[in-house]
Amino acid sequence: MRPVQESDVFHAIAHPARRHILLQLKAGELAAGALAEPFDMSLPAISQHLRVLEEAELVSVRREGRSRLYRLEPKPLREVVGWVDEFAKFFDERLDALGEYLDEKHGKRTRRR
Amino acid sequence: MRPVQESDVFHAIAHPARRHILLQLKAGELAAGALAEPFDMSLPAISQHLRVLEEAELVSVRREGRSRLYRLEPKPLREVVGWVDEFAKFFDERLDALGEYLDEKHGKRTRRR
DNA sequence: TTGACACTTAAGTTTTAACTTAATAATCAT
DNA sequence: ATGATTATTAAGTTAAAACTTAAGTGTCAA
Repeated sequence: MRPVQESDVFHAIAHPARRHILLQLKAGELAAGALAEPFDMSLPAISQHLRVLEEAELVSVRREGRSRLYRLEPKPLREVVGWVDEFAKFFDERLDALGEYLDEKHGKRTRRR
Repeated sequence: MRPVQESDVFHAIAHPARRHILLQLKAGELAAGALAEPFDMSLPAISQHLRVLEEAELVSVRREGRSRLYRLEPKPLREVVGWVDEFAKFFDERLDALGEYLDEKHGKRTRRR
């Protein structure tokens, strides 16, 4: 099918590092360096992840001295919410039966009374 | 960071074809062939996408004659819901101001009164 | 104006993903 | 048994993603 485009929100949140960055930004604006700290990854790598997030418009940046402060832009996440919401009724309807089915399938045998 | 593993739900829903397959399965069980039809893609390609969805436990399969019927398994989508819900409060708090900011940024100038 | 700081951009490598065609497997109908 | 149907698995190609190190760009402080 069509190639996954860079600006795709679903693609942007597919990577755990990028998801973690977004979580960090819940606390407020943060500099690139601060965002990079929890990761065992080079600064350029983080910079590139930030670029992906920026292109997906999940973050915005502003300069502050020599730092760049990143800010969370939650709007595009609505697309994700909208998509998963399509499945909302299935969470209610089938989930209990489903739970048992999956347990069975994976050999976590259900205690019989 | 750690490589994106195959079983990751976020990775599974990152591809538009896979998202579309899941939507198709909302209607009920469907054979691989039926699922493949809307796509301009070879059958093996779809089969591989189905494998990714299966590994993420977003679908289950059963044989029915020579068909394989795929069924939606919504459970793992809870992880996605859980994650985006972390940002719920930002949708309420900042979204109006944000909307204007983004419009400005992209030159969709706001009508001034 | 020089040097340290906080980054980004460039360039190149390695890994993973996404396809293709060809071959194989299971089921069914004759 | 043979052949058609429905699909998967194998094998190989191409493209995209995720990193690395090295070089470059502003900003600040002395």
